[in-house]
Amino acid sequence: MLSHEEGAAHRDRPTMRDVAALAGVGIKTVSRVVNGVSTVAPELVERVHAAADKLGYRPNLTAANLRRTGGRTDTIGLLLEDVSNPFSSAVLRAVEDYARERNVLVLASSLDENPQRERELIRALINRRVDGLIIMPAGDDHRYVFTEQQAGMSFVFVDRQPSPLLADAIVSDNRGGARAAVEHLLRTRRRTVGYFGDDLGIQTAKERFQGFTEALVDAGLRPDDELTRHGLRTTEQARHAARALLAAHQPQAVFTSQNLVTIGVVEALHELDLQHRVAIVGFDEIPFAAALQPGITVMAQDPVAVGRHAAGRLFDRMNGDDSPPKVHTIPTRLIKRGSGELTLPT
Amino acid sequence: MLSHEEGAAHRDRPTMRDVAALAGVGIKTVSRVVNGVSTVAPELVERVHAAADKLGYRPNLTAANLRRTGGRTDTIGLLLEDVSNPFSSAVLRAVEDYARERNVLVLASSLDENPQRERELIRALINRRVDGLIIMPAGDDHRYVFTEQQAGMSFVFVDRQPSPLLADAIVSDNRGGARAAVEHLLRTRRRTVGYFGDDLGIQTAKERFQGFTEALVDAGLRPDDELTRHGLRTTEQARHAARALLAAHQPQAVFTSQNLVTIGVVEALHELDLQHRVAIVGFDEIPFAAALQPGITVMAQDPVAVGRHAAGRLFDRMNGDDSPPKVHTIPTRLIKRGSGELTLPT
DNA sequence: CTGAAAGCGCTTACAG
DNA sequence: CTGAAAGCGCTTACAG
Repeated sequence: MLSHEEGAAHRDRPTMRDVAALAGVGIKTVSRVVNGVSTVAPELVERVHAAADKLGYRPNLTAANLRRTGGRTDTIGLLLEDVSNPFSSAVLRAVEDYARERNVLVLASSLDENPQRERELIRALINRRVDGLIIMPAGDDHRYVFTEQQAGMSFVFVDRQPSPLLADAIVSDNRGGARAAVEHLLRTRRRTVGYFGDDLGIQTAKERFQGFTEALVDAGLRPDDELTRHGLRTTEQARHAARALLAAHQPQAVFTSQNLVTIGVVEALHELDLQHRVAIVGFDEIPFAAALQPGITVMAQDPVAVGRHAAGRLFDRMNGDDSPPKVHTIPTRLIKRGSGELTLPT
Repeated sequence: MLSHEEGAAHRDRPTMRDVAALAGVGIKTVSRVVNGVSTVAPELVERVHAAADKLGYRPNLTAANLRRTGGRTDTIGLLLEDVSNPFSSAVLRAVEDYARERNVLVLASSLDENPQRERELIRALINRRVDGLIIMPAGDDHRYVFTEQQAGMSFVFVDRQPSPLLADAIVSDNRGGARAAVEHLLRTRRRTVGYFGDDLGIQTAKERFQGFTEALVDAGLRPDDELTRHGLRTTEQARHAARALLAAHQPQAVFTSQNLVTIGVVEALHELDLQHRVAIVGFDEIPFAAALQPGITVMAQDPVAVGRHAAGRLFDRMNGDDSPPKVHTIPTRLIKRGSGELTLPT
């Protein structure tokens, strides 16, 4: 057995050469057996398998790919907002399932809305020669995509699109969904609608606020700055903002632009015992929405569809599809559970 | 520029040779610059950087590691029950954060309690030469660990331990936590306690049921088969089981052994309007527990601590620590929110 | 300070 | 059907 350094990560791991020596064949015959090439004499196949088992041989995929034509690593990169966020982790799971059927593994990382981290991680993934990248982007500058595409890297964006459109993007219908959610709220003849949302610098937050505004304008209303809070990033921030706003001005209804914000605002409504008076529809599904009283009406996204479509596009691109980049919009779905259908006290 | 096959994943990507040629230096000088070795003339450093930028050069980390002493890939594998489950994804996030500080990326996959998938994925990860593996195991047969450890692979188990103990394990205090949870329930002088839990074949479910039983026995009670349901894997299964059981026999209190089960049982309690009569404590934290009425008392695990400790042990092992494997138990914490402290109607 | 040669573990291209 | 030589993109070990 070839001897490496002491304490090395893979010290003394047997190589094809070791297997070949023990089986009494050439290294190329071991290679054929390992790769399942059929033109090897059955007796040699047997001997190679015996030797490999005895030594605990494991083929080194990274070495194989170095010379192999096309040079795939059978690994893709997936950059998410936060792998522990329900939306992100559902996307991850869908991508993983699609990739696994094709014997591809997923390197997943969290960006936390940090553009610098986006660049560092993309570089780290490219240096490891992943076969493709799916990105829920934190930054706005995606010029690097162009250079890397030239070098053969495939990209697909999820949740937000790069601008200008340099790569495929799979996004939720943020504007249309938000608009439909607010239209739904207005159907109960409520006229004052509060808004709690994430940082407007985030593309999805901006689109959802646009949809919110459009629905109000269509109804002859307009957003009231006193009933509007942007920049909410956590449940706690949302809860505090909602407590303050609800105590000062009491809107008849509330629209929230993402899951963590919805949770915080709902908590505040319960703390102030307003949950049966102030209607609410949240964008994005939240856990436990049905167990609350009233149940929380949401405009649900479909993260599994987002992930599956993204993986599908990425694998198409990896397999040579070079049609112009397109944006694929995944519809959202209103789930009525009570909080958005409260009847106005007369 | 070296020319590869058409349609290759990394077609025409420039190599060190290309950079060296353009900069008019030897390949080794490029290597020195790329790796930040300081003994290079400033002028050459400049020329190499200029050439690399112009060509869009990206060092190939997998090729570098092939020859590099120790041969690390700066990648670890993490096998979880399901990356989209809140507990698993919190562990993933903690591992990711620990790894990132050390410039290591994480290959994450879901096992879905499938032992065959565990073996396949471990093989796939070893073939990619990850530097170490963190495993939330699905199977019970971990003999492969021994062979692979001999070959230099580092292992750490999370959530469940291998048996016999071949590798470090970071686990929650399942038995003690469950026991304390039930003791807490019994403090309100309730005497009949139902149990809803996962498949008893799962180590953690078994330990939690043990803790449940111990608490009852200590109080001079014993588990009642009619009030006990095992094998619940999803929220829906738990909800249906709870509806049926609560309609037939009405226990004064209920203990649930994991988060999805807790959610289903709580939903059933609300549907039957029993949430203020039947006390409940769930093992593992659930989202929104505070917004419900009553709030849901839980025995919370600490997935972030589990992940952080696991990553810490793994990196110690990867750095040569060869002390005997140990089990590290992470304490659980009772969070009182109302459902576990209901006073008995007199 | 710099670079030519050998090698990492495998596959390709080729000859027998 | 089988294997020796060359090469993948880098680093190591060495000589200048």
